[in-house]
Amino acid sequence: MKAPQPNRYRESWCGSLDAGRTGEQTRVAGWVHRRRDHGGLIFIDLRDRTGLVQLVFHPETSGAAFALAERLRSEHVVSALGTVLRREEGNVNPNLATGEIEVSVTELDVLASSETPPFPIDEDLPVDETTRLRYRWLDLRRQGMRDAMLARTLVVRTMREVLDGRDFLELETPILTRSTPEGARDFLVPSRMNPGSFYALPQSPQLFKQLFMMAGYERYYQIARCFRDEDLRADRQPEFTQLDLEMAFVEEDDVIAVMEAVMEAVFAATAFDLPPTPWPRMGYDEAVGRFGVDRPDTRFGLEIHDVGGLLAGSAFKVFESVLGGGGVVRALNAGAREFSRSELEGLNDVVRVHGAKAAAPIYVQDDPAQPWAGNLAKFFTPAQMSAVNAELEASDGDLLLFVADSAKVAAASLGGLRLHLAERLRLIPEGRHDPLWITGFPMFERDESAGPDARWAALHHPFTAPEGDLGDPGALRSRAYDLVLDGVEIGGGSIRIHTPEVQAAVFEHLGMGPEEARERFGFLLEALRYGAPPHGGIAMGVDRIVALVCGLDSIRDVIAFPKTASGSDPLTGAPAPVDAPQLKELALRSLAEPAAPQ
RNA sequence: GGGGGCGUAGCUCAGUUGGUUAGAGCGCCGGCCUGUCACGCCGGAGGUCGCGGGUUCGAGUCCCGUCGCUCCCGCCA
Repeated sequence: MKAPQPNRYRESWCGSLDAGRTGEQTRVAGWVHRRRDHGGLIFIDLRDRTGLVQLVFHPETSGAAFALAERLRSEHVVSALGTVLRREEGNVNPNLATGEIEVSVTELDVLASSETPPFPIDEDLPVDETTRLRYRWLDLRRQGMRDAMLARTLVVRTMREVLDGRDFLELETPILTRSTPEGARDFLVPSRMNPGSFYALPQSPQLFKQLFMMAGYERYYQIARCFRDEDLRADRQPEFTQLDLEMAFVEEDDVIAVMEAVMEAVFAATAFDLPPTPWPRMGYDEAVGRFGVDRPDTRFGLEIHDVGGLLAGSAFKVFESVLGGGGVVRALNAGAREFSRSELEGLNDVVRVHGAKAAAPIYVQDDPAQPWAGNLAKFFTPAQMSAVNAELEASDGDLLLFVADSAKVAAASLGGLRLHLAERLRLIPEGRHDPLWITGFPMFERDESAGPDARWAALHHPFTAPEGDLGDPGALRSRAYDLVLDGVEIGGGSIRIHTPEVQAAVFEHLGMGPEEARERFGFLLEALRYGAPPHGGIAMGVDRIVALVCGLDSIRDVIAFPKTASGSDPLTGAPAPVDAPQLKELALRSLAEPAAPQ
């Protein structure tokens, strides 16, 4: 950090002092991190944003400051004037960046005292998350949160630098906007001046950034706050931040190239080691087939294989009825693992979460006449078993796990099982990171269980450009792309529809008649009639990216003031009931009893 | 909406088969201490065992309900 502008409180950052400053008189300011009182000699570790420095108080040289130092406690705020002294041999602390020196204090100003903090600030041990959020300003003082906030700044700053260098305009879009159901539930804001009407908080700036393209601004980006009123997860908050960008006159490769440049710089800036660009791409079908999910973690094997064809016609009724009913039989090779009966039973629980009934285990043995051990072996011919062993590259002692179900359930189940096993067996190589673009998504999907006439739903969003025969929605692909890093979806985007005809056709497939389309998206359809350039863009999840580069599992740890899993904020008490007059002014009436205070 | 885990001192946790006065480390308070850096030594305070109900001679422990936190499924383009 640059040296601070000297003033009455501070001339130097704590963390900036080193042996080169020996003999200098300087002033530092910050919080009492730790105190070591030896009676006739007091040490204070003083902390500011840049780090720690040891202050030492001698009765002879410190005088009045020594007396003040005796009263210092954790988190008191002080400004100290003193001399930078090189520590004697043997007193050097190699664990401290400033451990070669200390500041011998001659003058001390106690600027503020502090109550005893409810949890330790001077160590980064786990503390109950509600308590941390209740006292978030103290939690943010701790090293882990400070590191995360610095990483966050670095990530966003780097994004801006790269995009500014490529002539992007940084433009804002409204927070109070119109509900445009794109999938997620909207947060609504009642309009006082229009009783009964509501604004919606944006789920993304999607339509506005497309309008920027139609306005001819060519290249737009924004560090955008987005809102979705859905249930929370470790990687999902009701409000989150994304790098949102859009470009005119581009195709997939153009957007991907820009984002690779941005992300390569972001990861370099945060010392997160990734393979060089261009990053690999994989089709959606392949990802779901081999890994069970559309955001595969490719850092380890345990790939999924379809073995239904190899096992068809067996005497095993379970598999036969699934295959006969249009389902699949898929398997993965867990390798040579000794699992106990109860451990294997535990694997069933893993797949049941995703709707499968069980993960059938088979142990491979080195016997051509009987390639599988166990009680399932009797249902299959040696040829079938050998063929499956070959498909899964299985050898003596390997554990094979089978799931027979609908394609969707089998993929999700084995995908989940794969991640479970990788974590449990520690299969993910330390320090390896795999970026991967996923392309070739289906344009639409529908709930097959709801019958053949079920309505189509957009897999991405309804403004994504389709590829293929518009008359055959089931076979249509979208020109969308997601960026996956280590099994985490960190961003996604697409080439957009830029003609009113195609947009109308897509709305129709979604069951939206011309009337409804005009009501909800009339301004977009109209804008498309006034010369819309081909365009596309992408949005990257800033919170997830920061969590990844910090090695954290929860985005709450990289958001300064996040919500709990129930969407509340223990710090402010939000959300909270409002007064009747406030409701009345908004022409609202509450049907719910306000939650009783705890 | 559903499933799992957790809730005991300010913090992190232990608490046996239901049994007498609920413990530890850290922190906090007081005293001592001139080279510590997780300072040390001596002493002390600190508890609605989340909340409510039930079973029992007796509940931190068992049962029911409820609240909160957390992870996951659904949901989230």
